[in-house]
Amino acid sequence: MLRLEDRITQVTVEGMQALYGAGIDSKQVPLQRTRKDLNGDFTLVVFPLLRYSKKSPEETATELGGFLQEKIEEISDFEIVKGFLNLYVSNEYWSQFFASVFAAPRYGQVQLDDSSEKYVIEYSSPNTNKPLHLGHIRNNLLGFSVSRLVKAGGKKVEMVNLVNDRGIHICKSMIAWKKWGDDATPESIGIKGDRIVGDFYVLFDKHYRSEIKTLVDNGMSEEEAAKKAPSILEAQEMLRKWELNDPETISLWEKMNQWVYKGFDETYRKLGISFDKIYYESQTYKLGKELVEEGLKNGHLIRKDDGSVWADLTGDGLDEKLLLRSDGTSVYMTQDLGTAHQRFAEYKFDKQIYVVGNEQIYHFKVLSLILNKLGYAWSDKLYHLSYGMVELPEGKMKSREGKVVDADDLIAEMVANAEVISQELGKLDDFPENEKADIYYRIAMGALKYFILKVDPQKTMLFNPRESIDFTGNTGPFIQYTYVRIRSVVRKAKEKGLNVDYSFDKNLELDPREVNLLKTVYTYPELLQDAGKQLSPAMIANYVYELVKEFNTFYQHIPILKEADLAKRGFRLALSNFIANHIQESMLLLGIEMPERM
RNA sequence: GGCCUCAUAGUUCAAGGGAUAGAACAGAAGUUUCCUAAACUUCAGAUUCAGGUUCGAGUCCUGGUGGGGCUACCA
Repeated sequence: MLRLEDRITQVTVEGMQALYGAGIDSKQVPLQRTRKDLNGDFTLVVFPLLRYSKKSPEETATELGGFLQEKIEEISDFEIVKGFLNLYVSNEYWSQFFASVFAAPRYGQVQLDDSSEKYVIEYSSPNTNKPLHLGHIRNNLLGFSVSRLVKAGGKKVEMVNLVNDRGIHICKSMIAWKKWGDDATPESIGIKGDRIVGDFYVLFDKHYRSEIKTLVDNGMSEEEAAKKAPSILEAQEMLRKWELNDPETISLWEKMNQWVYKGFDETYRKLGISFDKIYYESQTYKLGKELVEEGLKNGHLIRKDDGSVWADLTGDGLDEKLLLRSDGTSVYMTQDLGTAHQRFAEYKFDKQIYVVGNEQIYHFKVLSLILNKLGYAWSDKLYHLSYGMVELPEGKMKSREGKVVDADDLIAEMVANAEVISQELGKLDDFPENEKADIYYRIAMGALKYFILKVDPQKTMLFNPRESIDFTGNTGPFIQYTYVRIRSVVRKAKEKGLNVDYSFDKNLELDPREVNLLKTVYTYPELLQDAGKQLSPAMIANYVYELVKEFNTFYQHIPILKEADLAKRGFRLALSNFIANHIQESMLLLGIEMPERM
C-alpha cells in the first residue's frame, strides 16, 4: 500500500501541472505532519509554490486543497491557516491503517535477505589495564544499539570488538603487581580481575609521580624526569621483553589479561551487550607493516634518513603522519591500516563503522586518507561514528588518578536505587525475591541506558552521579511503567474472560486521542529508517517517549475495559496491546528490556 | 598558532529551513471510592552576540565571545 503521504505528494505534483501548468518535482513538495497543537493531519506549505501559481498563498492553498480533496478520497476536508494548507484525513483511513499493522510482528523493521548489505560495526575496544567506566558505557550502549538499528534497517551486521591488550600501559600494571602485589589474585583477595589490574595501574602512576617529583627536586627538568624515572624505564624494558617473547613476561601478561577478560565479561553481561567476534591487538598489531612496505615500493609513502616511514598528507591540508618508527616498529595507525585491510578481506563489507570517541576524529580521517593513497577503493566504506565525552560536574574523568565513575559501581548503585524506590511504592511486596531482583535490574538498566542513549551521540554529555538519573519523567522507567500498565490491562481482560475481539469496522468512531496515537505510529517506519541511516538511537528514544506520553493521556482519560460499546472496547484493547508490543520492540533496539510488572 | 566541534528555561535534554521553540527535573497549584498516582491536569520560565542569505532562520553562511577536542617515533 502506497503511503498516504506519498499519494498526497504525487497528487500535488499533478495539481501543480493541472492548475498552473507547472512541472515540479516531488522533492519540491513541502509536505509535513501538522503541528500537534493545530487541527489537521498533514500540512502542505504553499509558500515555495507561489512562484509557480503566481497567486496569493490563500488562493493557491484553496485551489490545491480542492484538487487534493477531489482526487484523494481519504482527505475529508482542508483548512487554510496563515497560508498553510492543513489537510484532514478521514478517521476511516486511520482505522484502516491500524487494521493493516496491528498484527504485524516487528512493525517498521526491514527483513533481511541475500541481497542485504553487510555492515561491520566495531565498538567497545577497551584497554586491558583498567576496569570499564562511564565513558565505556556510552560506547558500549551506543555500539550495541546502533548495531540493532542498522539491522532493523535491513542490513546484515557483524559486531566486533578489538581489544587493546598490549602496550606500555599494560606493562605498567604488570610492573606494579610484580613489585607491590604480594602475589595477590582476584580469588585470593576477592576483587574483580579488571579492578585489581586497574588498581595496580593507579599504584604505578602514584610511584611514578613521586619519582618524578624527587628527580625534579634534585634539579632535573620535568620533561627529563618523566623520561628518566626508574619506574618508566622498567616499564619500557618490560615492553621490549614482551616483544621479544620473553616467557616470564608473556606468562604474567597472559595471567593478568585473563583476570581482566573475566571481569569484562561480567560487566558486558550486566550491560546486556555482546559481540560476534573479538580481535586482540597483540595478534593484529604487526599487520600493517606489509601494507606500508608495499606503499613505499609504489612510491605512495616516503622513508626519511633515519629509516622512519611517513605518509605525506600536506597535499590534503594535513601534516605528515608517521607509519613506522626509525627502529622499524609499528604505531597505532599502522595497526589500524592492517586491521582494516584484514577486515575487508574477511567480510567484504559494504560499510565498516568504528564506534570511537570524538577525540579520535583526526585519527580516522587520516586512516581513510592513507588507505585511499595506498589505492584501496574501499577506503570510503569506513565510517567513524564519533561520540562526545561524558563529563562529571568536576570535569573530565581521569583513570590514572582514579577519578572515574566505575561501570560496575554505577550499575550496582542504580539497582540499589531501583530497589529503594520500588519498596517505597510497595507494589512488589508479595513477589518472590528472585523475581524482584530481576525487576530491579531491568528498571535500573532501563534508567541508565535510556539516560545515555536519549542524548544525541555527537554531544558531550554531563553526568552528575547524585542527580542525573531519575526514575520519573522522561526516563526509561517511565516508559517501562506505561508498558507494565498496558500488560496489566490485557491480563485483566483475560482474567475476566471478556470478549475482546477486534476487527476492522469502517464506521468505528475514534477519539482524537486515539487518532493521535495512530498518527504517531504511522510515522515510525520512516523514522526507524532515518535513525538507522543516521546511526542515532536518540531518535528512537525520543519517538518512544512521545508515543508513551500520548498513550498515558489516552489511558488516563478514556476507559478501556469499562467501555460498554463492545466494538470500541475491542479496538481500544487491540490498540493498547499493539502499543505495548511496539514499545517493547522499539526499546529492544536500545537494548532496554521491559519488566512485566513493577 | 592551525584544524574540528558544541552553545536553547535555574538544571538535563528535544525541535527533518516552516506556524505560538517542545519535554523532564527543580518551583507553584490540583486529580485516587474507578483498567498500577513510577501516572495525569494546570501555572511560571530559554534560542551566546553582531551581521548576512531566504517569503520564512534555533536550524544555512561570515565574524566575535565562551566551553570541549585534536594537532606524539602513546594507544
